[in-house]
Amino acid sequence: MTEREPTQADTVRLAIERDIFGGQLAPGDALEEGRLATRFGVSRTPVREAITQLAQAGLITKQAHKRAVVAQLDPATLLELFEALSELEGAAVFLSTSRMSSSEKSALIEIHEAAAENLRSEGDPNEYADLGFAFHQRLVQGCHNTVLIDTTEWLSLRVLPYRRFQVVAPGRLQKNQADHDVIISAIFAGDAEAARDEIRRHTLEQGDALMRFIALNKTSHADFYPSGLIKEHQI
Amino acid sequence: MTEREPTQADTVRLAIERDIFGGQLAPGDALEEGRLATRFGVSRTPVREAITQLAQAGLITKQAHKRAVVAQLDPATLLELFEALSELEGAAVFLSTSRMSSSEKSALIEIHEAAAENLRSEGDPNEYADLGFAFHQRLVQGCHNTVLIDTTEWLSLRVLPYRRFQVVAPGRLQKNQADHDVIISAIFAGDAEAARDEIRRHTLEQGDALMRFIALNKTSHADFYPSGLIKEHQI
DNA sequence: GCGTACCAAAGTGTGTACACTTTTGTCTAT
DNA sequence: ATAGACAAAAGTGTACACACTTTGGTACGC
Repeated sequence: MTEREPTQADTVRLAIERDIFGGQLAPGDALEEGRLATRFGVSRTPVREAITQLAQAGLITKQAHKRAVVAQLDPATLLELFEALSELEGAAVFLSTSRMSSSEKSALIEIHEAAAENLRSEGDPNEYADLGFAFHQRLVQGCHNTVLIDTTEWLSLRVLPYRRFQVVAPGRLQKNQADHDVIISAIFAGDAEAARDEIRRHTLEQGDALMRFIALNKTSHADFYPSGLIKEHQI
Repeated sequence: MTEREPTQADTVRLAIERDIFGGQLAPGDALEEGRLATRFGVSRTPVREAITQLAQAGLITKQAHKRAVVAQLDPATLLELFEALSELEGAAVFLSTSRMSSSEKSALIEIHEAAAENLRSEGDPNEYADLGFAFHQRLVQGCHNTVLIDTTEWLSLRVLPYRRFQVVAPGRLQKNQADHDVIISAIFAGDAEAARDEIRRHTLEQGDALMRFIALNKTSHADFYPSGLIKEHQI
């Protein structure tokens, strides 16, 4: 699905995505075509297309004749997602170890050090989260298999609204950074199997941490929601 | 994307899928909305929706203002697909080894033996291909991780129109069956790592065989196409 | 003869109208 | 008072119309 000139349907889709990731649209919220149409100043047709695409991407769920709803990931599915993601990232990193160019490696280190600096200076944890995301992304992209990259990023996207949670747990950031350190070492040592195992464990652990957190704050779903939570628990 | 009552868009989508898998629509063929609409006796709107969904699924490609085209997998992408697929199946089987119920295991063996019987009696190779597909599917489903299952099946779908190629290479069927045998043994022995490695190698090899075949018949793309080929080379 | 600009035909993107389904609120009977 | 049925409202699915973009071909200039 390549598009050079953004059509209105694309614009709407991107706007909805932003709303979902940004927290304006919480999981479980209903998307009514008519409202969205008037809100974006277009007709229902492009809105419909956008919704179809988002549904296919798994970001929203849709049943015939019923309102589209922002995808709601129950803990079980979330765990499955992280399990699958850890395997995919593991596979990608396994390949990346032997396939990354030196410039790709240095770009990775650059991100890693920026993250370290952010941690040292106690900078914005949201920025740290972004750097962490970029780290994983670069790592995966190093495998040079676009199918594997796209598939992995597709799953990442689905957990993205929840992933920032990791910043809330005290000490997790340091642990995260240490994990990344080990992964980088394995890659530079050329030990593909070790790199695979490390990131697999690392990503699984991220998922576990998130699950534990959710288990502790077991109230209404709205409380799980990223933006609200970050504001509430932010450092 | 769950739908209980099939809407017209769904009907059209399924019909197009069938045409793609069946060979009536070859990779590279253009899908013109108007024609499809009249052909299925509906308006362009549901056709459009179907195309959008198929594009998102990767079965067809679409650019703004241009005609939708049945996805054309060049050899490089095909290789990437098999590489990614082998890793995914490997991950799934790794988990399946410890997670499959005994009834799931016996169902797997049943398929495996039906395939063996088909081979012994020199039955329909298309039926053998179907059994092989079912074998992989059951194997993956044993991991009980719906995300991983869906993702793997999603990729399988994309190579499905090409996968039947394996039947054309002489001796491949026996090799395939032997591979499956080894995989089953590993699973019953509880050796998850071995099972993972075996199916990974097995799926990669399938891809390689396909690539070699394509390299040998390097003519127009139409010649690559399953239905035509099977008819031409079928046993 | 070759390249370029232009024009017509084909095809896609979007707006709008309407039928059909779901949902919600009310009214009746127990 | 509660449960069930019914009707109005809301919302989705589809048809159709039209504008805009792409495409392919033709005529013109060099």
